[in-house]
Amino acid sequence: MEEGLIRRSEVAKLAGVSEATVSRVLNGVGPIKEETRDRVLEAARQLNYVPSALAQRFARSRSGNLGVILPLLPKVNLFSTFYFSEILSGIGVTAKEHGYDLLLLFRKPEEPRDYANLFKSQKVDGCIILGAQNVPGERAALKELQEGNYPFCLVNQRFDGESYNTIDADQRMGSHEAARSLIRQGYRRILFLNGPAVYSNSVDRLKGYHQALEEAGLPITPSMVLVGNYSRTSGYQHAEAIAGMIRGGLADAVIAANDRMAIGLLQGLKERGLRAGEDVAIIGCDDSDGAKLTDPPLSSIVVPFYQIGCEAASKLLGAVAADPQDKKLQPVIQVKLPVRLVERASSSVIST
Amino acid sequence: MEEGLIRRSEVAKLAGVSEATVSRVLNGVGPIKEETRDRVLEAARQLNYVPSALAQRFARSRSGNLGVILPLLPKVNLFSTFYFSEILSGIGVTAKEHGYDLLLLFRKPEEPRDYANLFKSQKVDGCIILGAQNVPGERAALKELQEGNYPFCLVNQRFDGESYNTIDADQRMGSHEAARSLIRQGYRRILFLNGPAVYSNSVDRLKGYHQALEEAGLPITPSMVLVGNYSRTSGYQHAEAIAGMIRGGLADAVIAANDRMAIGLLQGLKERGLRAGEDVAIIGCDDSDGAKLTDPPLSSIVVPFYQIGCEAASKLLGAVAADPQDKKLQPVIQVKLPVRLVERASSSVIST
DNA sequence: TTGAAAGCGCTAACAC
DNA sequence: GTGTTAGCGCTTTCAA
Repeated sequence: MEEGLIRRSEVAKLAGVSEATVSRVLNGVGPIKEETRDRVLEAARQLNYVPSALAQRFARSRSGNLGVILPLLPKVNLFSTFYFSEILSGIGVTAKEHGYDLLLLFRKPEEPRDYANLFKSQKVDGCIILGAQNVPGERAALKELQEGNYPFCLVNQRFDGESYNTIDADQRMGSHEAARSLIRQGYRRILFLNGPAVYSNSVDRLKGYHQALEEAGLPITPSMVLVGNYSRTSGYQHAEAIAGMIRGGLADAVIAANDRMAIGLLQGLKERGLRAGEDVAIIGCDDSDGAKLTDPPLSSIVVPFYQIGCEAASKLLGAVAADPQDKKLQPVIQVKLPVRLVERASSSVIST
Repeated sequence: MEEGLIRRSEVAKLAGVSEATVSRVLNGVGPIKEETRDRVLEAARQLNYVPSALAQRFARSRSGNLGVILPLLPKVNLFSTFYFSEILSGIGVTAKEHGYDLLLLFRKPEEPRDYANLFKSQKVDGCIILGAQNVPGERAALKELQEGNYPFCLVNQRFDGESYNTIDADQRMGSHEAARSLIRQGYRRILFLNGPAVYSNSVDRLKGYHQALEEAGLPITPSMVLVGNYSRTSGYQHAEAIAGMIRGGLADAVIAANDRMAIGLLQGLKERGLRAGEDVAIIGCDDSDGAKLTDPPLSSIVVPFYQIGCEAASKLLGAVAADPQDKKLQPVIQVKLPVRLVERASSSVIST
């Protein structure tokens, strides 16, 4: 009961078989006589034997780990904490179902993106990349992964012209829907408060907005698109200019590319005497916890983060399990999960 | 430049030395002639060699992983997502500084707590346990860790009578402070909306509350302490009874054991025409993101989650690094980090 | 159906 | 200072 570490040899001895047989029984491979199997299992149970995953993985040359790379962010996250925990839970549950462990890899902003080293050092068998940006360093790192034929999957970020596995939300659909809803309600001067263009999500959201305005025959001027950095503060800072536009009759609604900016904006406008849902319509994106707490509650785009995590892990681990020689033949996976608008008082007279 | 996997033997060959020497150079152990070292490093660089962490760890019998065990929770988390990401970031940064990788281990509520197996299978060298509960299964699992002499650290949970490493916030201090502040402002009938007693935090918070009331000579009756489950819904559900007490002159303030319940309560009371900060004072705990968003903003106890994560990881990894024979002599670490009250409009006339 | 034995890639005595 | 060698605990041919 209380041994230091039980090795397989002891199990073999107790069961009166060879180590190889113990291995077969425990891994369920090859033909085994019923009685032998029982004897081995009983011996293992009796000795309270737990195989060394370290040795197994070494012998198999597989780490058994699914890596999740994510930027380490200071207080003002790119991610809402909501995003973070939802997506991670999805990945975690799915990895576990596939028998993989989750290796969390924080990357400091100033650190190089040496993703390929994770594979070379055999720390992971596949990896999911969160928060990737369209910048040279990132593109080079991803290219290296692809050339090394290392399985990876991007989440919420695509790269035009590259065929990387990607699980994304249909952001374009989201802001299209948001804009259409506003237009349907009679709003005509709809601003768009976007995030940095290094995130393809920002680009996609803008497209949906453009499309909806065009379809409605509404004019779009450069001054209608503002850019923040996805933080609450940046939404707050835009309040002054936007308040001016509202008062000047140049704006009657704002779609923000995430909830954090929307919430900051909403607060900033409130301080200037402008109330969301009355003086101006506001719609955010993410449907984070905070959206339900603001006054008035914030309309938002519901993004299935948990499901995105599940999809990313499951698709990736499917590819990892494939035979090495098949790897190059793996189809590229590019998923866009649907989103939906949830309307609350910030963008309509119907309170929620 | 583009090899499959480069092994150390190739580096040795190219540098014209033995594998052992390569090892010494790369690990910086033993005396090495300057010139040899340069040759080895150059060869490694040229071949783009990255050692196999898998093999290293196997050879050293050390996984190089710090495990973080956390309950996998459905929508209504025990943890706020805020808690989750703050603490995890703290752990992650610290682990990285110590050269450890982070293994995230989600535990489904119905699964057994076989923490010791993580060590037996050599998946981790130490582990941090989040969301531990004072229930028999947990106590048994922890006892087994202790008896096996496996390094672990609890976060935000202590067990009376056991000397486990624990990093906690001083919850008692927090609710003591909250109650004192209310009393100072003239509140006299202060309710306490607590969470389940399986969390020592709940017990500690209650103590601080009791202490403050006693010090002020205020009576405490059983009806003044209510119990929820830390979810927003449970706070909301208590609103009806609490509204009755407020109207009946039996209550004029409520301290909730976390922000989620406080926010639910605040909403429930609002629907019944009772406004926090005017008809009743409310103070939460955690100072989560949501606290700043409610109307009125919620007073709360600031808990240094990030720092808790850092402390837990750093203390634990210190113990892990210790010589095996010293392990039993390691002092037990029990840290209680201070918290502080931040007062907002929900508990005072001074708006924030 | 089972056993023997050759690794997996690296570390760490020990010898020179 | 550097090379030789025996493992680390398990998987997996190959024979029997």
